[in-house]
Amino acid sequence: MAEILDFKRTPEPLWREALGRKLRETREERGDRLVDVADRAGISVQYLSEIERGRKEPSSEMIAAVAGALGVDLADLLIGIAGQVRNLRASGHLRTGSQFHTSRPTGRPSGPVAMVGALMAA
Amino acid sequence: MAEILDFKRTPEPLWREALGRKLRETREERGDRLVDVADRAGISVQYLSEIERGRKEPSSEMIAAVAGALGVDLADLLIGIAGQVRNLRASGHLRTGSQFHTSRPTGRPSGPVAMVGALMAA
DNA sequence: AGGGGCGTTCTGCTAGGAGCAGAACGGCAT
DNA sequence: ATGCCGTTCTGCTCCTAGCAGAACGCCCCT
Repeated sequence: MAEILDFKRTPEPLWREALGRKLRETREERGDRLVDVADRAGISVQYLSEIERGRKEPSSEMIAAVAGALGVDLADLLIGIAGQVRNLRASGHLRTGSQFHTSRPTGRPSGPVAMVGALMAA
Repeated sequence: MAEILDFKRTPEPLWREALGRKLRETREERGDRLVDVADRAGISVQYLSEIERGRKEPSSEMIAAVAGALGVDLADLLIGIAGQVRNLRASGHLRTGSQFHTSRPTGRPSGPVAMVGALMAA
């Protein structure tokens, strides 16, 4: 029965999740630590950690700051994130690492149950 | 003299601006009105308008809802946005339409003046 | 001229989350 | 044991996401 009410499902990976994954990947490729990037970007280390794990929704300015601190420009970053999206979707959307919290910040849950229109559009 | 203190400059287009531009472009290509997309996405029309103009910072769920309502998937959207970014940067970052408010929502202006680290990293 | 569709913008409002500091915890080395 | 690194918890403030309602400007009708 549960699946009838199972309209909480997020079939696609979320923006912030793919973003976080890509940021972490980029940082690790560079061999930087959280504190390195956080300092250069001028943000706190806990917050950067949360961004990388897809738990917080960073503002555009934050994204620019972190991208800058990583030495990548926004356009390239976005391409990389697009790759992440496909790849998260392909792998069932929660693999690679080990976490599984199905995402958290709903933002303001007042408005859109979303996707309902998407189905009609498809 | 002014240019010495001109460290408020955003050399790169911001994420939300490129996102908004691409969303509008996609909607117009489809011949949809704001209200059409807003209804399908389950969000208010004024808010969608603000998103498209790069004035508000939509959550990941919002982005997914709007993208869904436009019939595009996140990965493709991101590629398109990457294009917008390059294009905005190339054209001086404020052309095409006619608006010119140099962006607004600073988010929480407590932390990062940003970019300072980016320069060091470059 | 009047009206109607479309987008923008203003006011006002609530609730929730961005973003920080401080500290404590669990690996994984050494 | 000690130290580095990332994670996570608590707690806090201020901001803004996101809505409703309405008014305004435009352009196209006729």
